[in-house]
Amino acid sequence: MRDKQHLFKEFGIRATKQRLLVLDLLMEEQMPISVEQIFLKVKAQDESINLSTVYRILSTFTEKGIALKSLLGESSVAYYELNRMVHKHHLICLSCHKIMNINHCPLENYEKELQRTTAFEVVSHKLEIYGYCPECKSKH
Amino acid sequence: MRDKQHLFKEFGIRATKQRLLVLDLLMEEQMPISVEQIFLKVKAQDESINLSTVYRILSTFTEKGIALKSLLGESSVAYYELNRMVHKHHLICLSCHKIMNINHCPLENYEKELQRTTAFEVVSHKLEIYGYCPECKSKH
DNA sequence: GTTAGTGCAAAATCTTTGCATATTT
DNA sequence: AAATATGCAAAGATTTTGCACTAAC
Repeated sequence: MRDKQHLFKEFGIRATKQRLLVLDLLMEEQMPISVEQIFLKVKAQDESINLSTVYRILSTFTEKGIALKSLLGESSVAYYELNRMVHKHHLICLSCHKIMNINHCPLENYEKELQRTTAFEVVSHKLEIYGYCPECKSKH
Repeated sequence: MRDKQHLFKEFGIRATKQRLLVLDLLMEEQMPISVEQIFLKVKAQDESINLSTVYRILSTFTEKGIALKSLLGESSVAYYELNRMVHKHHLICLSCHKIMNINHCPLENYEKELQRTTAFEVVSHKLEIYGYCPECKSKH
């Protein structure tokens, strides 16, 4: 508990019960999770928490670099995950919408090449791979 | 004009004035464009067109594979572009939000490898690269 | 003439904001 | 005590839908 308090202090934000709940949840989750899901899971721990608080917390976390925001698939709802400072990507199943991690990033060398050939200064990239997970594949 | 009529017929949808306007616009545009921008540009040609019609047309085009939908950056508004059947990606400038095309895709071999190592059947991927374009880079 | 598509208005969904109250420092 | 964060309710923004009317086939 002490270390989380400290983490918040480092980022210059107050250690509230609600922020601790959201942080704990993100630490448990291994995958990006939607705001709705975050809200429901946190609400199970603290009935009184409000959706707008969750939005504000996630937006603060994203600004501070504690969390990462992304938009997966065509769904237009925001997903968040803890910023583990490890560069990774996801495999997303088009059938069951399961998300799997890929730890290796195939783009490191490519970005350097791109930088040379286009004079564009590459800062980051977003890569998601879509397909069918082993279980769904066998159902087809 | 004849060929566009024919295109719509092939897809089993009617060749309406509104669809022709949206298709023409997407053919002119070299980059993904937001629904709002599409609506305004089309409205300049036909004052009476309605935003919901544009949404419906874009959604039909996407279902039929005539257009591609994507969400760029963190912005949560949908962008559309003509499906030119050429696999490509975009460079997006974090400063001026300009979008540039990359024609080469660095992931073809990687996808095959991934398929072997994860048993996930890869269908497609989404890759966008963020950074600073040459003009903005020199301003910093 | 029938079917599909459009315009309009209203609803639905997701996200943000103003303000009084409560909590943290 | 002062500053910050929360809850609630209301508003914003984006997208979708029901329905009567219109255009395409």
